[in-house]
Amino acid sequence: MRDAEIRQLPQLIGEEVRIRGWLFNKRSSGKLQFLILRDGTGYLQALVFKPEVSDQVWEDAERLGQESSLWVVGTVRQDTRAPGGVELVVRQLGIVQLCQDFPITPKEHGVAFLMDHRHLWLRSRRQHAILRVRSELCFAIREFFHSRGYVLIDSPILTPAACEGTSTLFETDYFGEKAYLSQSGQLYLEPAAAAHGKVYCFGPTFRAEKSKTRRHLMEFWMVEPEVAWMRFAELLDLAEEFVAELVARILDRCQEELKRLERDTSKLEPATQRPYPRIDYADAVAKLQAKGFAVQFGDDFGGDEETALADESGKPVMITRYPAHIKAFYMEPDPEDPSRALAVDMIAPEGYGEIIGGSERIGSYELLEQRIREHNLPREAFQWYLDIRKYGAFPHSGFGMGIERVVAWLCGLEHVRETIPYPRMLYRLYP
RNA sequence: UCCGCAGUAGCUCAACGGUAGAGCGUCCGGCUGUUAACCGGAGGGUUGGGGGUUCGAAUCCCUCCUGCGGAGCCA
Repeated sequence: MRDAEIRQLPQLIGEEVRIRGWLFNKRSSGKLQFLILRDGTGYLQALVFKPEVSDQVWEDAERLGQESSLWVVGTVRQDTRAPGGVELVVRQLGIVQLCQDFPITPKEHGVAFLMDHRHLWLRSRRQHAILRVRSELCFAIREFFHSRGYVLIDSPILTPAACEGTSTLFETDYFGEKAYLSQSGQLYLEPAAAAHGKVYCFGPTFRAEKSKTRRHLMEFWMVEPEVAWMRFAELLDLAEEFVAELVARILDRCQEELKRLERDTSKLEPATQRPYPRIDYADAVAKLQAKGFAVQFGDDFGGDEETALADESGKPVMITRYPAHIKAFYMEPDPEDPSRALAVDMIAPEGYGEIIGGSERIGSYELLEQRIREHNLPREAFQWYLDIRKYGAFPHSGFGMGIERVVAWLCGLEHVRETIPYPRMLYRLYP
């Protein structure tokens, strides 16, 4: 007799094994009890047949409430009537803890109730599948960069000043000084690019904006590559190659999860094929105006406008060369038109919005200094950042990708709150 | 911050001015192949808080609280 994980059982037909897990559901029919167990690797129908077990085992099985923790010993058997085609014929059963009144029953629940019980909600099939996709995506991201020679540079979470000077930051006390939770690792990555060439950071970021939409969290994860000597055109290629490979990877490795989430994967297939449409900001404005949107040249796009632009091809769309004044202070001006920035946003299809924002960075000390002044940023706080243009300035580019929006897109979710184990939302900090 | 919508049994909802109900969960009973099993029975409520209108309020009005959706901003 050996311990086994549920996912291994199709390879263990006829063997006697012990499975440890939790009671997911139970059905009974006279002298038969069907215990549905979960152990994190899968779901198993365990059959308890009264004539073949001791009275103790039978009674213990009867007492089990939903989510009781237990172990069972029995023989693995193939049976077409069992979900998954494999079941366990129970011989012995041990209760580890008898659970009563588990709040999340196999029926439907409201969002507020589920969010209050997020720590228990994680056990449900759907949440389990989503977080597996997230895990696979994060691994694929690290593999993508690592295999291409990028060095992982962890940027700080506690920072002395605003990175971009725009978003509202969470403020905290740092031994009598003010400190802020990082809203981006990018500025800290640029010096590291001068040290290592190709670098990336991957960690949590924080925005204190009182945003209340299905695309926003107060705490979210962002991966940000930064590459020395990379120009804008190459940055577009990198972003495209990155997303195409990630989508292909998830389609390949998360088939079971996407099926459980009832994701129509045919809608993701186009994104594995390069190139993606690239639309100049000016053309995007014209397209939107032709569709009846009230945008003017110089405006930033709202959610509806983004959706309209991305829905044409079924692929992510890259909008390029935004007006400089609606973009961050550190973005390199377009040499053909300095009023525009060498900036790109990648918009995911199906209304999932902006998943990537990136740019070539300003190389000139004087220009950067001027931009810091124009944005009313505290110059002293940015001296270290200016130093990068003083001691061996170099062209470089990078982008940031929001993990939760990508997971929401890949899984076909209504809201990003399900894509992170413990979402931090406006007015919700529990559990 | 602004604009909508909603708070009724543990959960999801119905009743919309006249005795507060159902399904699920729970408990008890039945069933040798169930698939969110099924069948029978039982228990379960100051209708989010406060105030008002009315003979009478879950229902209409005011207010506060909580949640949800959207906008702005962004990933």
